[in-house]
Amino acid sequence: MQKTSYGQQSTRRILLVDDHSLLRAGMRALLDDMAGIAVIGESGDGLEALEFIRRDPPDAVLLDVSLPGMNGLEVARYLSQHYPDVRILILSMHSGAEYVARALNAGAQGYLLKDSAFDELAEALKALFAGREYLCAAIDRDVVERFLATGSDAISAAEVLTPRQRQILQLIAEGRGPREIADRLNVSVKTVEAHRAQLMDRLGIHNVPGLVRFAIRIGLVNTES
Amino acid sequence: MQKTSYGQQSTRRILLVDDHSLLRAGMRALLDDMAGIAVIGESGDGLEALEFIRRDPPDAVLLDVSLPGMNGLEVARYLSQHYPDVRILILSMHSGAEYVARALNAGAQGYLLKDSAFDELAEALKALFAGREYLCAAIDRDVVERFLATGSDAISAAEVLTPRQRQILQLIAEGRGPREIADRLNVSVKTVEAHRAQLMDRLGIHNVPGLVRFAIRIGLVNTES
DNA sequence: ATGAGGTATCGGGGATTCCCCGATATTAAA
DNA sequence: TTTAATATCGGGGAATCCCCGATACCTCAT
Repeated sequence: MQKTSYGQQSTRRILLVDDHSLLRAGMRALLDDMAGIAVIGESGDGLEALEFIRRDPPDAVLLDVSLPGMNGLEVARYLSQHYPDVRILILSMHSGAEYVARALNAGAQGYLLKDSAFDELAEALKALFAGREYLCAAIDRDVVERFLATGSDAISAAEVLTPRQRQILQLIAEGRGPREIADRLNVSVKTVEAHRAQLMDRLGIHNVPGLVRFAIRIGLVNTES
Repeated sequence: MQKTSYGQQSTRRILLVDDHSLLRAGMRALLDDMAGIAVIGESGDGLEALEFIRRDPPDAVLLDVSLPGMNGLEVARYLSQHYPDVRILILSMHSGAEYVARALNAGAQGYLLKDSAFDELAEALKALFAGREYLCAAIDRDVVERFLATGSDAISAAEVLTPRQRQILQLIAEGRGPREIADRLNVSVKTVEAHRAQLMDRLGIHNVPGLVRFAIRIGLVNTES
């Protein structure tokens, strides 16, 4: 750290990056009412945001994940590489551990959900400017830790699962019940249930429909099948 | 329900419905700065929104499409049926003609994209209160007209279901159990099970994962949700 | 080599859900 | 007015979900 003086400071300069102009306007209205915060610009596009930062580096960037051209995670990766002093607060709709882990891996210091409480936004900014990380309260840190530990990076959200667990997951998503799965794999129903419980823990998903949606997302099954 | 009298009026009372609390806060901040507009409430849930409206009908509802429990289009359908004086402004991320057509069919008078310009929000509200329709500038009216004329067919797979059945299906696909669904709809668990059984018969799908895949296919829920 | 940790295999047991049966009230259609 | 469809419930048994704990194996590091 060099001049990273995160002590008390006049005003923190923030850049808004989100592809929804209305949402940007809303966030700007919120932040403008916050003491010690100044929104110095906004962008609806990742590349444009990078240009802006090159011209005039802000203290923090409020970054949406889904952006046209260059998505938020790529932007974060670039920033943490070339502008390590710029704090990165990710704004996402997804609470899944794999998303959070990916964001942190990309260099974000904070992760907020779009349906976080307003107070959390202020909280997150305060934490970031104090040099701390901030994860939205609705997120299970332990599960995220496990994702980070295994170094899951790309699409490999499913990489954290063992082959056996993936197999069970697929069978569940295909609509097979525990009885049928047990017979097919020549194991006890109890074993199948144990696998299901373990992979649920690991993914942070605790109901069958959630598993099905996850399995579809990672391409383990499709909606026809 | 009183007269429509969309002439000159003191303040227009608006209800915000969106499942992202931060976005609601932002929109509220924006609308609060608008002359003649008062946000009288917000909700992150379709059913909750309906309750609110029953207690205290607003002049307009700013409605997100994707909502947990009961999605925005169903809410719009209900409102246009039972509260025709309540103006409906849809807020969506999708600019596709089929989405717009569906919204208009459901009874919306306005359709805004989340990346619309801020001015369009004011414009849309003004139009609605003047009794006119408003479509976001980025939308091709002609294409939408064509969809409306031909009576789009892609959705017809779900048309075989009753509104109640679609609602139950959505809740199931979101991962809510019978107990939770029953509580939310103020009916018996047995009723929920009956609906599930009936819609399963009708679709020829006899397991929950299959229902989830179907719900995703017809766009009732998505893999993130 | 010994112990720690992850994986795969089971069981008990209670709460919940699933899935069959039937019943009633209301409404829409024939 | 009969018929059909819809929405609402209940009984009851089978299957499941979900918590607990246990054992065996394998790897890896101390």
